[in-house]
Amino acid sequence: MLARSIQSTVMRRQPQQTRSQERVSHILTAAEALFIEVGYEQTTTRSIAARAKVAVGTLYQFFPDKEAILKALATRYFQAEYQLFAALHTPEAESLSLSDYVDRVIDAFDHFMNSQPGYRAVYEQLLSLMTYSAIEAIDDYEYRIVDELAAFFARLNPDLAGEQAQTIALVVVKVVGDLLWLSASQNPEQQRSLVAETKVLMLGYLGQHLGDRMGQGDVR
Amino acid sequence: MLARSIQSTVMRRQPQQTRSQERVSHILTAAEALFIEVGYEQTTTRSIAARAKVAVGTLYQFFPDKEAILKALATRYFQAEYQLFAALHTPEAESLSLSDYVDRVIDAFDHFMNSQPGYRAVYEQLLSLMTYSAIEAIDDYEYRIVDELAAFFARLNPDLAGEQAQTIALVVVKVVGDLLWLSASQNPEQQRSLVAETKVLMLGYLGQHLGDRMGQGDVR
Amino acid sequence: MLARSIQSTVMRRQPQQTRSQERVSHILTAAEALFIEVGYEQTTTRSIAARAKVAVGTLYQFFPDKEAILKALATRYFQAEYQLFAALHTPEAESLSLSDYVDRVIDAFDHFMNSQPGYRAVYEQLLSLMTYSAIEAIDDYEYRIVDELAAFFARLNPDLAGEQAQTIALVVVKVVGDLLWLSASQNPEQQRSLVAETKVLMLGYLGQHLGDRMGQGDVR
Amino acid sequence: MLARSIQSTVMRRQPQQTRSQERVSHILTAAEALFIEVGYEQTTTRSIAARAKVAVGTLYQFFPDKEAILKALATRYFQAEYQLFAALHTPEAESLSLSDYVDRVIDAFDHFMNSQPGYRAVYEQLLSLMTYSAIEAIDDYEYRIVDELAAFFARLNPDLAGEQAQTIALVVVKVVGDLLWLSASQNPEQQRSLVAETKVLMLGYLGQHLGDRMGQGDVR
DNA sequence: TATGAATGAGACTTCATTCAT
DNA sequence: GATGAATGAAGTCTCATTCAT
Repeated sequence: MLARSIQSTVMRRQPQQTRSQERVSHILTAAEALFIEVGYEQTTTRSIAARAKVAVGTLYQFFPDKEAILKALATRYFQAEYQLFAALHTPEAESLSLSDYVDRVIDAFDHFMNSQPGYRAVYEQLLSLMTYSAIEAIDDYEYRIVDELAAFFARLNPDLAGEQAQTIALVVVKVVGDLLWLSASQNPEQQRSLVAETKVLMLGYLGQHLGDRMGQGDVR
Repeated sequence: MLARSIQSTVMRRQPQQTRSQERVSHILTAAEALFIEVGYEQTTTRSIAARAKVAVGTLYQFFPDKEAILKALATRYFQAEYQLFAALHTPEAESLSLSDYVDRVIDAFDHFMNSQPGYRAVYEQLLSLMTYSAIEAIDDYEYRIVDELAAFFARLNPDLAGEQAQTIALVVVKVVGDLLWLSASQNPEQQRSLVAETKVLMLGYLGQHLGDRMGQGDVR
Repeated sequence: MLARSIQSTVMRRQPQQTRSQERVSHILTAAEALFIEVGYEQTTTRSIAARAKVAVGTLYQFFPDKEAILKALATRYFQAEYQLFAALHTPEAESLSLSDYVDRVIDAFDHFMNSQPGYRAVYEQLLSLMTYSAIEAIDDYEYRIVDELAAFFARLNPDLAGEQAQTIALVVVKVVGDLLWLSASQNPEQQRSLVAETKVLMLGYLGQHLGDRMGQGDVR
Repeated sequence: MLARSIQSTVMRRQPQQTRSQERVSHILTAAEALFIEVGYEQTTTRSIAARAKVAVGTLYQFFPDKEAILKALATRYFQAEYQLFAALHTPEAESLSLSDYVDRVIDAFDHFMNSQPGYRAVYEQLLSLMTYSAIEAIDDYEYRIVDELAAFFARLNPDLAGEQAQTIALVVVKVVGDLLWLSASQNPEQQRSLVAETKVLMLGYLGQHLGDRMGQGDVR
């Protein structure tokens, strides 16, 4: 508290990361690495604390229990994923050709997947720890992506009934997620093939549902 | 013969007598139920034994450790899955129309998924316990499905290079598996929609790769 | 039972070892080997039964529990040891020179120790399982050796009070036993040195207590 | 410094603080008592913890496993024994009469044996848990005693070849150890007799090897 | 009488969490 | 707020012993 008031007096701007925020960040980073390396169950709170160079007690000052760390990581991923999704689905995106749209989206998520290696480890652990509805309770980014994607599709093809757009969006999100996750564990060549096939798959599927409704922007 | 090879890999003692075979079956059933309900890690060997109405010691007479139970279940699923696959890919299947082929395969696997509720829980746990190559070591049914499906596609369209057929087969196996798994956890109506969409997805994808090479039986 | 009556009818002599006696013997031999190899606690009743080529249940028909096997082995050793002792302490032994007496006794027990490798493993386990008095209860061969040796010494030197002869005999039994046991685990050369030193030690000790009271039979 | 080397070999965590050192001491004392009372194998880690009034977890914070507790106790004994030995074999000891030397040494070790009742229980268990060379690895105090005693003898009687002095020293260490251990379990009168006989035995033995090479201080 | 599958108490050890310093 | 020693419930697995066949 004293430190704080000194800072606010002396420093011009409150640092973005206060000491505590840094600590939390260190803990999450340490946990992420360990969850990937040895799995959630095999990761001990001690080992997280040790890797984050804090005492276990400190860890428990920020997180009520081990599961909370998992949830916090999940939220971090979901947010990032949603932000990526949102950035790709601005109004302008609607004027892209289907082929360009698919290219952009899949390349972007392919990159995301490879830069967030802990995503799946965390997501899968979350699934086995709690029901799907409990996961929604944590945060609803996942749902928002499906919802907004459904709306995006419905705008392109108004014939799609609400329900149907939802299902299509769910299929797209699931399939792209799974294939990119699969590709992330392959050798570079196989990875490229899988990403290419994912595009073929999506192009065919969305072609059937959206037809030539998308803009002819810059067809390949 | 198949049963024998499972046991020699995974089990401690061959259940020679009917009584014992029943016990093993009870143990596996109990384990399956618990893995689904609370997850593999949360399931204790005591609870499996209790549910199977045997003593823990009995359980350990058949399985060297907890992981072996998981492997035995996995083998059971993989075998069943392979047998289903093989039954659907007899030479006669090649003369079906693409639409009929997709219908049959997806309906069959949809039914399989719903009748084997533990499949995914087991498979996912297996993935987090061991490397993919270690899973192959348990048995290679998974690989065989991808390989034989690739060969099936290559017979229909000889233009598909070996590598490409493999990738396509992998995509099909993965995507169908994931979507049907997803559908299994939905309400009946959503389930039907998802299964229908899965067919649309596959029809579009295989249509691109196989064209009209399949029999013209009763094209839609 | 049928087999028995046939035998008694057909065979001239009842075989020294009936089927059961052979089984007991096999079990004891198996147990002895395992106690030496891995120790008493590490030896399981199953492993004993397996090595003896009988079922565990059969083992329990002859021995009420694991400890009883240990006791039976101990009795076997103690008897053999006592018989060796007795054979060396006939009336004629009293007319040997001290040097010859010591030579004979130590060489004989040295040979015994090397031919009964399980003796100590069993004896030491016995000590840690029960009190010394409980061991006496099992059998009193050990005591008889000390007692008879004391009497032997007292006959040679009547000046030795009863108590003192007992103590001397105890010292001799203990020291010879321990040094020969130690020598048994050494390389051949060290073994010879230790046996030689044991003789020097005993010769000096008994010389002090028995003086030249022993016969001059065939001095070296 | 000595204490440190024990711990770094055997213990998990250095007890930094007085509080912790006391805890370790309590644990060792509790273990010692139980090893004597019921034997090493029969002693459970829970019972040690309970007797030491700590939680099992605390015990495992200092010792990686049950065996480590045994080793720590052994090291404690070996150190104390070596220190006693060293204190008795200063240069001045060489000028004592043989009789005085034997008196001092045996009285000192007799006292040691009675004040360290767990010594043998621990030592014997150690022997059955590991090879002799593995015990050396724990610490080499035992060997040092034999070596230094051999050197002591060789200084008094340079005629003793290196090998022979070693064997004599080994015999002395073994025999004195065994007889005093035996005496420790006898009633007071028998105990006195055994100690007296041990002196007679050693005096006779060393007289033969060292003759009158020792100082004539106050020969009996 | 022989068998060996079944039993289940109990051993060792781990680790999420607390709380005195 | 930070620390990390202490806690003890709970997990996996073993093995002496029993008893139905």
